[in-house]
Amino acid sequence: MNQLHPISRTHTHRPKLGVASDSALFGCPELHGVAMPFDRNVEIFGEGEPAEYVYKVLRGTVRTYKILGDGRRQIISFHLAGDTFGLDGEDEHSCSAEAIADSQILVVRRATLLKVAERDLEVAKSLWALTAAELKRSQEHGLLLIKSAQERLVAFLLAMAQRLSTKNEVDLPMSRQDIADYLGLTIETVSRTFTQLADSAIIQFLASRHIVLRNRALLSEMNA
Amino acid sequence: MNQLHPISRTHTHRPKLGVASDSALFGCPELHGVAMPFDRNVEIFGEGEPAEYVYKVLRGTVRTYKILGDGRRQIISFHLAGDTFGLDGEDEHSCSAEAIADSQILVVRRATLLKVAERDLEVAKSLWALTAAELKRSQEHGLLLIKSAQERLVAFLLAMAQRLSTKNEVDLPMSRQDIADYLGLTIETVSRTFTQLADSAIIQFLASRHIVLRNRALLSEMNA
DNA sequence: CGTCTTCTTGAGCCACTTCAAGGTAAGTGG
DNA sequence: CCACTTACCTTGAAGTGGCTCAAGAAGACG
Repeated sequence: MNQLHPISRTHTHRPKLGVASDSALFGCPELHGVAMPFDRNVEIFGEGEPAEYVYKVLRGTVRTYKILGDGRRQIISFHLAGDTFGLDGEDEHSCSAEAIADSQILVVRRATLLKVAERDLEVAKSLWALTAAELKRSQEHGLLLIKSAQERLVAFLLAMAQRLSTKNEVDLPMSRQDIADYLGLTIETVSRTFTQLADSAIIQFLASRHIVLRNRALLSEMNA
Repeated sequence: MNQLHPISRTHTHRPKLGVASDSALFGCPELHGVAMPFDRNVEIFGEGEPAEYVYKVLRGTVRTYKILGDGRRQIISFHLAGDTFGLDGEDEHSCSAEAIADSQILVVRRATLLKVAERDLEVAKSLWALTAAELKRSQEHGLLLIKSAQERLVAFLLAMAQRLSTKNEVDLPMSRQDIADYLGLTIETVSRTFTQLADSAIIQFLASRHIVLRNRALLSEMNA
């Protein structure tokens, strides 16, 4: 945990529209973060805790979420390799974060970051840009939640395919329950809708989490 | 439109949690914005347009929204007197904005703001803080959309009451259709749910948009 | 091989939508 | 001031998409 970790860019698959560049942040040698391992289902931070660090996924996947009074869970977003997270909330986190799979996370002290940002304009811009990108993502997530189950799942599949694959093949890192909690559906509806798409030969299952997009044009059309 | 306009704070009713202070932005004499009138239902900016200005509501109300391919409209947020908007998207707007009622809007060139932010740390911080506040709001809006119709409407009522009234009385500036598009419901469901709440003596109608919160404790409880 | 987790499938139900009609309020011109 | 128009809101009846409850299948792992 005290070991310095060079920033690997080999695993970063950002969408073309993912404007926010964080190179000024984590690329700055002065901001030597520390790479930490987090096992599957281990909490990285909790809602309401002081926001002491900013994080970047080096390997693995992270979910950020909120829990409602009656126990329902809403997943805010999935963070893949290359993604930055932890910029929610000014001084305390507005959501919780957990590793979905065994992950390697780069950790940087927020206070250090802010100090550097006061001198370095590029760092300040990056911090703002990352927050703005997250806002855009959040608004698009909101749009998802007014669509039908099928539309939600199609949009989800296309987004995931764009983020973590160049081919028409996706290897989802998250469970059906995670997908359900992200899309505001039940696990049963997610499963059934997947089956429907497979029956229509629009997608094909190599394994329950390993999916081939057989008709991407049609999928995109369904995503209108 | 060329007339300088002093910033009125008398009409600003921000919630206690509305952290982002914009005094550094619009309070700065150097950033003399221009007050412009916008009539009801007039567009202020459209999705995809270059984000040339940043706006602040002096009087009236504004809705920001997105339109889906099939015509469905999702309202992203309502901006009341004192609220800032237009910070969506880096260089082009990710949503459209319209005045809900006849409004007075303070308009500041984004480029000017960015230039000042390069020298003035407080302005830079304010810009970031406003974006962060909008992110938080957007995430909470996402939470709304997984709840039941009654829960959504209750949450909406409480939020509006907190934002634009000190008493247990709210005068909603928006139509039922606006509320429906904000909450992801149909106008009929919104109307029926309002009627149910009134029948349960939890709220009372003085006029269709003028509502008394008769049992705020119960409302808060329903909002868990 | 057995156990635990994850995923799928079925049957019935319910909250919300859809479609349709009527009521209410505000504005406009005569 | 009143008839007419238009926008907004409410209510009813029927339909349905997704949820709930329940059971079993398919993987993952020791």
